[in-house]
Amino acid sequence: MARHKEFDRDEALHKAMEVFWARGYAAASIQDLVKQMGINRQSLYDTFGDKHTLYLKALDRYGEVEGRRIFELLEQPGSVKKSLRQLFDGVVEGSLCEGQRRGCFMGNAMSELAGRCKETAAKTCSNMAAAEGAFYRALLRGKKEGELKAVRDPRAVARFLYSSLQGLILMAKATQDRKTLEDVVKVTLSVVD
Amino acid sequence: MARHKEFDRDEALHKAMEVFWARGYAAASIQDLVKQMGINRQSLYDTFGDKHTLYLKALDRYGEVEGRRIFELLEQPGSVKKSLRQLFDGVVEGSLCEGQRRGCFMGNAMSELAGRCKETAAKTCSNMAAAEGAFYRALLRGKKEGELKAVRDPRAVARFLYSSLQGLILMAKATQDRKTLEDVVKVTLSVVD
DNA sequence: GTTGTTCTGGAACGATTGTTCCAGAACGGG
DNA sequence: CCCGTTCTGGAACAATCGTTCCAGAACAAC
Repeated sequence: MARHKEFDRDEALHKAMEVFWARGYAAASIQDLVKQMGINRQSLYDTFGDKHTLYLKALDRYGEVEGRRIFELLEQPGSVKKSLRQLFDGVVEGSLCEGQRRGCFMGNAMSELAGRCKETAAKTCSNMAAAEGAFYRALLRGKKEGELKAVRDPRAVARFLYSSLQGLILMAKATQDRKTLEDVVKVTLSVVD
Repeated sequence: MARHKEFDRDEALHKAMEVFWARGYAAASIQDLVKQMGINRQSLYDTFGDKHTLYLKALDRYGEVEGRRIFELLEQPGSVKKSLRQLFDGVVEGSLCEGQRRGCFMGNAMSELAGRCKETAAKTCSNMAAAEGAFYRALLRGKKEGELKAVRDPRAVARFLYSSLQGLILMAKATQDRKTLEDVVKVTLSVVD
């Protein structure tokens, strides 16, 4: 006895994610969101709640998508070093060609809101833990397979890798100089050499 | 034949810096600025121009203050390792006690605006170069004095240190777990060991 | 004291903010 | 068909946004 939804909820949320990702929380207006999501203003409020709630849902969505990407990249069989190299090189490459450098939505959220908004802090923190976990498992596998014998404290190195990745992504927002970014990657990866 | 300024220009700019630092560009309103700076609305516009111009001036100001701090810390005679340890430990310590974690204004500016605003990109980039230079000179000194014989490419390591510092500061916004942050510092500094 | 400049507080500007209300069209199940 | 739900576009809301205008007070040089 009810009418069906005309729009795809997931697709709309994905669009919202891209808006918040590119513009941040404060600079993204409901107007922008309505236009980019391609749905009605009222539908937005009915389906996703207010702006802040929508933002948190978009952040969740990003965590799932990006988490899966990192997971798959690090879980692929073969050299762990090669996987890490792939991950970091991808950031350098991406930030050089991408027209509007959006960085990492999680990193952006930490920078803009995590200091003042507990929910954002919690979400970014748990995403950090998830990524750290992926790094950790990859390092353990590398140790077991004899590739990373030099790694003494895999938990610490995993945390370091996440922090370095965020630092690199941040730098890539300011500079487009390839050599600078490659230098950072080179030294970072030397830790697992 | 003119009336003197009633307020201290530098002091007002310093206050503006703190507002933008804590809240970011978009979330800081002129209202906030007027109140915190303790000057009149009109005086703000007459003295500093519009919001965007004021933001860039505040960013410059931060660059000077923070640049001098890092410069002095790294230029002090004695062990370079100890100076680096001091710098990174200071971040960990600071982010644990500081009530409202503001992070680094430069990092915040990169995250929020550098991808879309050329002036912000230029300013954050040149600040990055300055900090990188301070790291570079310290590393060179360490090599000359025999403390850092293992450092092969000081330019690359300097860039790495800046990126790592930003990554650490970013993580400190999301988590308050001391062990996590100390792990990052430990592995980071192992590069210059 | 007069004159000229610049300060100050407050009102006012139009635009945009996030959010809600409304009327009607579109659809599914009885 | 009809009833009930939910879609849609647009108007409307009060609040706040960045910015400008204005009238008068405060001061410096003459």
